[in-house]
Amino acid sequence: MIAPADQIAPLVSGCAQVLSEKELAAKLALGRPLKVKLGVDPTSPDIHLGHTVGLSKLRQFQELGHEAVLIIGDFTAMIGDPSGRSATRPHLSHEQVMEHAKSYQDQAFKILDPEKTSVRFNGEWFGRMTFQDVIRLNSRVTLQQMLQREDFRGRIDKALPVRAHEIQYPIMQGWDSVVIKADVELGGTDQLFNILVGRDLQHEEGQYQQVAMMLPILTGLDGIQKMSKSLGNAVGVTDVPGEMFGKLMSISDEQMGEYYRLLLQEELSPEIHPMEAKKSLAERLTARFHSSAESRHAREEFELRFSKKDLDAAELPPYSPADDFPRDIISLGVDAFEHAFSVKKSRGDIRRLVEGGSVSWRGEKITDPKALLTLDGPGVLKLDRRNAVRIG
RNA sequence: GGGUAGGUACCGAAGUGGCCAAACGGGGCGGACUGUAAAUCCGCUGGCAUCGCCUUCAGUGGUUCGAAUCCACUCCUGCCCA
Repeated sequence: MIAPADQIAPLVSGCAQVLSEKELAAKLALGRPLKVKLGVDPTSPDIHLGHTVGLSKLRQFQELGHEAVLIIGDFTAMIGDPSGRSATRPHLSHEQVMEHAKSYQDQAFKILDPEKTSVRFNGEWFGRMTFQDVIRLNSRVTLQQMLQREDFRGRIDKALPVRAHEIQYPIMQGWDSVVIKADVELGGTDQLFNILVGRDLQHEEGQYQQVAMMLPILTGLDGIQKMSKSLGNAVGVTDVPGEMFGKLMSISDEQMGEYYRLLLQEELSPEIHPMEAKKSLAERLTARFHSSAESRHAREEFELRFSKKDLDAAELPPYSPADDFPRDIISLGVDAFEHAFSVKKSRGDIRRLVEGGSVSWRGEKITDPKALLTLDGPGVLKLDRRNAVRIG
């Protein structure tokens, strides 16, 4: 094990804020493995690159010999973390949550060492609490404390509802820390409040307070909002190589530095051409969740399709309409989207694509929505910017 | 419980009896330009078809030749008071 004093720098690096470094040093100096907590809410079945920031930090603790405790918030997920939300989250059934939790766990182990991770479901303790217990727990915090949170404040200022159950969330997350006697809690900067509530509750319970380590929040593909599946701006760790590579290529140059720092833990060199830097980023990250062969292949395909625009040589999903299927471009487009990409498009959508000039057959633009294709032999039907199919 | 302001398309927000599938902005999509980047410009943005038809303005009923717009009731939310 590396000497405690030498662990501080690497552990703190990449963190947005640590409360406090001094306490962390003191805890490390105890010379025993620390219990490091990271909570995840299985509100969706898939984890994305944003989640991997915290998981990677947890992994780093593991490698230094500490104990990783992954809390699956099966109970809290039913409430939904109000953090950073401007609206109440929808409720989930426990069944859905448990399904999500399973795949969540599998995906988290792409990063964590399963041998050194203890996974705890918070339904284990919350499910057993009586209403009396809940009241007692609630009496330990004040409403004013809960309302200090800026997202609650913001909603109050904007005259939007804040439901009573939502203020339970920080209390519950904090209680998790008490139950497992956490030494350190990791979380995004938006978790600051929740993690601090954990410290308060631990103090109330006569425990040592956990150190709060806040990691920066990864921005999603839109470059504006935090990465989140429900916002549709996420790169999932289960995305297929081509998709993952392509998504990463679409980030803006401004974001690249952030991705390098948070995901690769290194600084982006200003010497490298932005596009080369982006390809390298995409290739390395894709390789992390797939094989390096698959990643290289994804890059080659990308270059073929989008740089050289050589659709004929690219790997495209096959599509072949039934013999008696109508040959008009609208019908074919709708059908191709449905069969090749499992995307449901209306006839109006396809009409707009055609009229917008994005559809082409064998390299020839089709702009007449009434056009008929003869389909005599193979060819590539391009549908929109990123989707094309091979016919025949 | 009382008072009051509201609920319009993905979001914000106009519209307050016919000219409303519903202004405008944002977002999204497509095109040009590119590095599937950014910026910029242009177009599209309920569904189905040839004029046209169909489903939408919280819900349910009603008034009317005709309703997002008027009336009744219901549901939901904010604010003020208790």
